[in-house]
Amino acid sequence: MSERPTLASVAAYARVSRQTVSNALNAPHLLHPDTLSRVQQAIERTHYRPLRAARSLRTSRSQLVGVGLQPAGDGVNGYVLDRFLHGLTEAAGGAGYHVLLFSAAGDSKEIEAYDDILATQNLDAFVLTSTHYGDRRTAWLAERGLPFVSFGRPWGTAAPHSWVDVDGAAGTREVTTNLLAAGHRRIAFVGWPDGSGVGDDRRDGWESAMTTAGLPTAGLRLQREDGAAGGRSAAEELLRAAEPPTAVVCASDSLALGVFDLLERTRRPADPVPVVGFDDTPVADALGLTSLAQPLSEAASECMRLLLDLLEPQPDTAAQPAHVLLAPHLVVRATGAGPVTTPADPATGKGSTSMTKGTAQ
Amino acid sequence: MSERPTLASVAAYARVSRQTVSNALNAPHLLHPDTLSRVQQAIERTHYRPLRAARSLRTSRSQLVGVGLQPAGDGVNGYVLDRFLHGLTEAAGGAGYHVLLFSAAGDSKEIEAYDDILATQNLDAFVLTSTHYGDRRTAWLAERGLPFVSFGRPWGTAAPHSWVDVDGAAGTREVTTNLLAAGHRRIAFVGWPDGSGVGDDRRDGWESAMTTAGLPTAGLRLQREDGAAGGRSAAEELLRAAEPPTAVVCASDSLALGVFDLLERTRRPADPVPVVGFDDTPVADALGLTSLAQPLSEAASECMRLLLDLLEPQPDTAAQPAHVLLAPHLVVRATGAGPVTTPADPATGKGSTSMTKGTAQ
DNA sequence: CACAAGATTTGGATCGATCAAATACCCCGA
DNA sequence: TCGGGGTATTTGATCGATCCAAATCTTGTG
Repeated sequence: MSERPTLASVAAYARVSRQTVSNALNAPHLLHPDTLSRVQQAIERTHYRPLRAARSLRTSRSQLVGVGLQPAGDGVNGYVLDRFLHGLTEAAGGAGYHVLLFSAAGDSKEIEAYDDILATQNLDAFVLTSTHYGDRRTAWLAERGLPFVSFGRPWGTAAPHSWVDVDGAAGTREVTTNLLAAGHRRIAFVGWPDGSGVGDDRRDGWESAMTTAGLPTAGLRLQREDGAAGGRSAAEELLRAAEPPTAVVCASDSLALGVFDLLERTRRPADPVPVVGFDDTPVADALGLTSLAQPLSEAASECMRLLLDLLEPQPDTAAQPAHVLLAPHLVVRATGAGPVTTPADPATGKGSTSMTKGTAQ
Repeated sequence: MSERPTLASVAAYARVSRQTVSNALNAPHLLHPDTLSRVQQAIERTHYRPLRAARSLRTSRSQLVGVGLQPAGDGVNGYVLDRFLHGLTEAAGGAGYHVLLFSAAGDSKEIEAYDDILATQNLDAFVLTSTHYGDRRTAWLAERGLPFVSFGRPWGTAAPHSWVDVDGAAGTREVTTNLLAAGHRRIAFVGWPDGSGVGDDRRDGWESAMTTAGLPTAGLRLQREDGAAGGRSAAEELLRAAEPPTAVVCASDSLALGVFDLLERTRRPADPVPVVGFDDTPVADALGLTSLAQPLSEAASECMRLLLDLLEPQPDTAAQPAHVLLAPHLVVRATGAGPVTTPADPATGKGSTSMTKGTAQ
């Protein structure tokens, strides 16, 4: 029935020129108040919305943010990224942007994908995930002056770009400190093999809490590939020790699950060993594992905020690359760590600032 | 340094008109072979790629497919949809399309989002997920003649649109049949409350296998809200029966986890009760639960295929709405169902056509 | 009352592609 | 030689917005 309204049709309706309508939307301060309200009314009545494609053609901006997806994301890490993606979609929507997906397996493929997509689309910016040592994407984007923000620190390189990340070390330090306060002394850490950035970071938090408390870490730190199998194998090794640990902090929920599972099958149920995971995945929820949750929607909105700083610099805001480091929060469940379960001494660990109970998010 | 090549610049380079270059890309059969190859060479040399925004402005097609995301997707169901999304992104990329995300909580919000996005973007089509009884989205889209495909059947309404779905009943029927062949007689089903389409479908498969085998289902069918807690409570109830079941089929991995967990804590480990979940989530993998996996990347490519039938109808293909129903496949793990674990009689259940071992996908 | 400075508004060109119609070219039969 | 019927290629208009420069209207001032 009714044709899509255009700038011209609205202009005719309001008895002004196209440019005036355009200004009503993009530079209202240029219009006389009376004209402005008349045009706004016309826009309202006709339900006019500018067509992105046309605007994009002229301005070479698209209000689109590109995000590369790993095609076969591994289950657990995939969970975190997918939740982040949901948050990002929402945050972008709030700012008038949309998320454009493309798939890319591995750095070089992702760079090819950037190249490909930039050749045909006017993407305004990119959001990177899963940064790692030797990441080539950031340099590539930076060289070309393309705006981007990464969810994940630039491990290794001191790249001067904006990023948002979650402070894994702070999380493990906090939970370890809680356990210490609850009387635990032999607290193990089951993490990934060295060199993974994220994993090293999470391990550091545990280590610093232990050494700060003047406790030894020798023999308490195990490294396994991610997965329940790794966790079980680590737990076996821990049990073989002369004095097994009384609590275990893990770099992931999968490891935590494995550790928990094996301990539970082996130990007498009388003296539960708190096991703490990371990422608060559905696995943790289902099994009632305590876990450190990343504030993913917050991370996503921070990413979007930093992007907007780059894309639409405000006069008062410095358009410098900025960094945001968010603290994870502890989700305490049945197999609790911290104030809930105590090994012997019921000294209540003082509640941490960012602690929630029950199902996260 | 170098400006982006345009149709005009390539045309100048190849000493032909713009239109000829355009034809080389969109209607090569119109060109003289010599001209064609000359133009193609020019395109190659200049790395020319047509700008989507410009093309879109003229043709009002964008090569974009819209997908609405539930902002706070619940963990497990979220897993399935996210994997589907990854697959869709990849499938779309293969066909020269991209996925555009927008967030929408609930049907009416999603419809608003359609309206909003269509007012400003030239989306070519939508892909819907999580269809359910009383879904208002399909009718809305159909009324407006917008091309779309849903991942999920139109429950309740016999809407004449294209869809792709996974045959849950076939999956539970198959696994139940396997268990029967392995000698089980009392096979329970733990599902969701009636009325959820997907859940009813999964239950039907179990039920039909049981009644086909002439076995009673009374007292063997339990309904619980999704989640491990529901599973545990169901398992408790099952154990209270005079003759507890020897195997349990569940509507989801969360339920299966709960059932498995409680059974394992309660029963003597000598006579394991096979527990089967659905969706093959990381939970199942981590715990070694047998589960029915949805072929999500296949579902995604089928969606894309149906979309392409709608968007770029081939002369030989009828552009009728089409339906695709894919069979899930059984991923057998330690707590196996079917041929692996037998209750007493080692009658080997004949291998199902679509059975894989170990970690899926 | 004329005139410059500033505030508003306008018309035309433009972004980069495709559409539609016009033109150039070619072979063949009347 | 002229015209018909293809085939091959080019020209000009157009999609719907913004950019730019110029036109018009206000207002204050000498």
